[in-house]
Amino acid sequence: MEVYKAEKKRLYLEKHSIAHLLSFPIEEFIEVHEYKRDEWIIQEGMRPDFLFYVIEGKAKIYVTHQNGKVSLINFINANEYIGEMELLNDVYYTKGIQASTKTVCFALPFYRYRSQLLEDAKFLRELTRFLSGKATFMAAKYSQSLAFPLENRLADFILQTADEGIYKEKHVTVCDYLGVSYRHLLHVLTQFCEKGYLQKEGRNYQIKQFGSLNELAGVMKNN
Amino acid sequence: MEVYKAEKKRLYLEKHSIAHLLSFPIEEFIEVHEYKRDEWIIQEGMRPDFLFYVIEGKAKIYVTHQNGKVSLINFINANEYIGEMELLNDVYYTKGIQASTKTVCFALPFYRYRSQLLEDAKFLRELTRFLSGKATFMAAKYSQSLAFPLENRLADFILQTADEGIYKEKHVTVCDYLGVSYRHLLHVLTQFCEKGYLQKEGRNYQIKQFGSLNELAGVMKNN
DNA sequence: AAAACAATATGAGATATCTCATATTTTGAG
DNA sequence: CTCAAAATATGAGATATCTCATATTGTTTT
Repeated sequence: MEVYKAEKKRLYLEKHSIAHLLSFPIEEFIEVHEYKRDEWIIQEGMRPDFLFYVIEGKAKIYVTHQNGKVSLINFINANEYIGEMELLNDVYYTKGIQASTKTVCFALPFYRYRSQLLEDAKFLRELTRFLSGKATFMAAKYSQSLAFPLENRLADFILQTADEGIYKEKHVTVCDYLGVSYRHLLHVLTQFCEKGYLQKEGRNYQIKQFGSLNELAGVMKNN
Repeated sequence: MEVYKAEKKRLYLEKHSIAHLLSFPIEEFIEVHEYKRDEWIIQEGMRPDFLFYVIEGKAKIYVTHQNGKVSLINFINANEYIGEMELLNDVYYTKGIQASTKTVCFALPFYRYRSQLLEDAKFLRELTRFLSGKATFMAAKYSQSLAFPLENRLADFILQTADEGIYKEKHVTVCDYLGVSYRHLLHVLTQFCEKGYLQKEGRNYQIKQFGSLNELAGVMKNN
């Protein structure tokens, strides 16, 4: 983890103003942190000392169960918060947060800003929107995971993560995210290939039938 | 649905003050609604016109999937909000909310109070805590549903809902909540009886081995 | 009280998903 | 460049869970 100083810090603060997120100045005690790919931003079970706001990069929220299974609960992208649960709740089991690409965040020390933040309507309104989105998203994922087999959830995931028609996520990560075994994921991917939805190209998969995948993903959406 | 008027309304407002939830008076336009058991407080897909705050009773959040499966996403209890998602988000798929007992709530009309509420730090702080709890709870349920078989989740549910050692939830409701088929639920309940954890008594089940159930439920908890 | 409906029950076969074993390939650290 | 660790692959048998069919009982509605 690297803490940006002086000029480098000033540059980031200037370029990525967060004035619209709060109504008081935070320049004085804010820090700018950079985490490398795979580095842990927060260790599971350890309360953080900062409220983070992600400027660039992407991170993953992990929780480890007693039976050894690991769940990738969700991804965190730019313009999202990390550590907001700990800011709000004195008692909370802290999940692990791992950078999945180089990630730069603003870090506001709790000890300095906590009470001010909790009084600031502008900040709270933003946070409230963020949390409502998070709760809604988790509820959707939850009910979908129970109501649909992997086939549908994987189709959705492929469409969401594919870049220019090429799907190339790591199987291991996807297993944790969709909550299925490695074996089963491979099995369904093979089926998709056999049905002609995908075509394997080395490590990647090329989407051949958007329509079919869309249909599989579509049945999960209401509205 | 019944709207309390005059004296009856005054009584409720007096007895269940919500002054600690906001910093401005709402007596003038607030309504007090009573819903009967099984009545729909909000219809799925239809935006509500009120922010509700539950005073007494219990309700259920339902969503219907295209494949016909119904998920009982969560229960709502006294001192919780209903309609907060719609207050915050202009675009949101509204879930169905059904009273599972007689339920009384305060109803704040959006058109009257929305902007005031969104400016009020006290209200927002409370809502933020509520939402963070909701998001955390859904995340936990989600990851547990993927990481553990019904056996564990059912043990947890039985312990949480049993009253004086007697479990008597409706199977149909539990299926929707735990996301399993009726058949499978019965199957696992039968196993619990065979193993001596429970003992069937007519429609109810008496808990015989708290220890065993606790163990099954316990492996899902971190912290 | 009869009819219609919701909830409980149980059997049996199908399918989704898991575990374990083992082999090959790729990647990162020294 | 080498070795160990991580990621990919594949087979085969086990288990969790589902679907469908059908019966019984309890609860509303007429």
